[in-house]
Amino acid sequence: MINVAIADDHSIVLNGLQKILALHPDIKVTDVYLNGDSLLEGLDIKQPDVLLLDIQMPGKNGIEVAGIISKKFPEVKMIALTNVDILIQVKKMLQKGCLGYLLKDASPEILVEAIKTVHTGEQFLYEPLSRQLVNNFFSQNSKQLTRREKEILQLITEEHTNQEIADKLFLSLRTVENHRNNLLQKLDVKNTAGLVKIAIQEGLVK
Amino acid sequence: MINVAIADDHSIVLNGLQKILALHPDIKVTDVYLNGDSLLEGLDIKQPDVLLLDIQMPGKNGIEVAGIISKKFPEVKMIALTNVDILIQVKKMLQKGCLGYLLKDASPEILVEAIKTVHTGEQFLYEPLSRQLVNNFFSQNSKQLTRREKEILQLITEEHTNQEIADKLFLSLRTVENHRNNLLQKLDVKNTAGLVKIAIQEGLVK
DNA sequence: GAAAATATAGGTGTAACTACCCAATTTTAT
DNA sequence: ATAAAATTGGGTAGTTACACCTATATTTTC
Repeated sequence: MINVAIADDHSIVLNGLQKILALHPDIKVTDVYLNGDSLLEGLDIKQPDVLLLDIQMPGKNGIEVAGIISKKFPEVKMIALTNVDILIQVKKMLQKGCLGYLLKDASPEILVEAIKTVHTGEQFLYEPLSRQLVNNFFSQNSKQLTRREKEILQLITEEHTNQEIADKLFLSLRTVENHRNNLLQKLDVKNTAGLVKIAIQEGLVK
Repeated sequence: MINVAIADDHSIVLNGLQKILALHPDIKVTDVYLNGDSLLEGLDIKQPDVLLLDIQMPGKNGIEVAGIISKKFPEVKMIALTNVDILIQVKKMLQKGCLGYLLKDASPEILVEAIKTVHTGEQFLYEPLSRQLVNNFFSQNSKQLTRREKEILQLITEEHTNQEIADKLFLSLRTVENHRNNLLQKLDVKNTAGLVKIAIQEGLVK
């Protein structure tokens, strides 16, 4: 019997997971939480074997919560849940100690398989994501932006010109131009449009 | 007693909605469908009072399906369901005859309220969305892009230069430049970065 | 403490974008 | 049929971005 807890701010998802898991005799949903804070409180009292953890939650989000839990309760196996497959978030969650990663469009079978897999201590990555992770691994080194580059990328996305960015950061125009060129090369895009697209999909800006 | 059908390709959501609605004695979930095609087949046999319709579905998506249903079965009250609040999609669904619009983070209470409201023939718009719609209404006229402008905006977002766009569309460079300038003015942004951001948030590109 | 990575900034040149004009033609809507 | 809107393209000019180099501090990392 695997004791499972769920944390998700969407009632619909919460109920859906409960209903699906209720059909399986060897899985028992012991607790549900609507946000990160109540989850942390609940874990102080009792810990499940497996925790399904939503990434986007009001208050403390899944990434913060996962970090806390993996330190405090390393025996709890976590599976990250999300409806968007933003690679950078997947990486962060895995880094914080999550054993599994699932998109919310997963089938009931996959869901159950994931729970059983992580319960044994093995890793479970949802197929479409694991493929992306592997692809990303090879181009990873070149995609690692520095602090300054991220800062400048953000300002570019906010429609500032190089000169404006230079003024704002107390830099020479040339310096900003160099950073911008490095960004174009690192991210393998042709112009501002490409930079903005990546900035958005990597979650650097809203 | 309100008969409700649900169409959503996410099993988790489907189960969640069923579980929530099962608690309400005056609502009965009569049918569930995992995609648009099976939904259309099912409706030929029997029609619910209210239909919860996901927008993103494989095969025929919600927008297409809504258009077909509102013509064939105008008595079925539709509520659009989505997890992203892209304004342009909200508009399209309402235009196709949906009476309600809900985000998937809605609470069980809101969900039930929406179903009961549209069942009476009234419109139900999830609060955060209705506010956006009103805000959008006033700036709508200036934001109405023409077919050509959309086409060019898309190519800009795909990192093409004006010259490349001109070649691709068999236009003069000047023409493309003019369209681009008009886009900057209409959308009230300063440069390419602004154009790309709007293109993405309006769902013009992935 | 040495090596690597990052941040800084300069030179030079070209290509691309942005800001204003104006006007003819075609399409769309009334 | 007529007016309005959209599409097309030209003129001129200034600004900004992009490409490709070199080079020196500074910070990180091992």
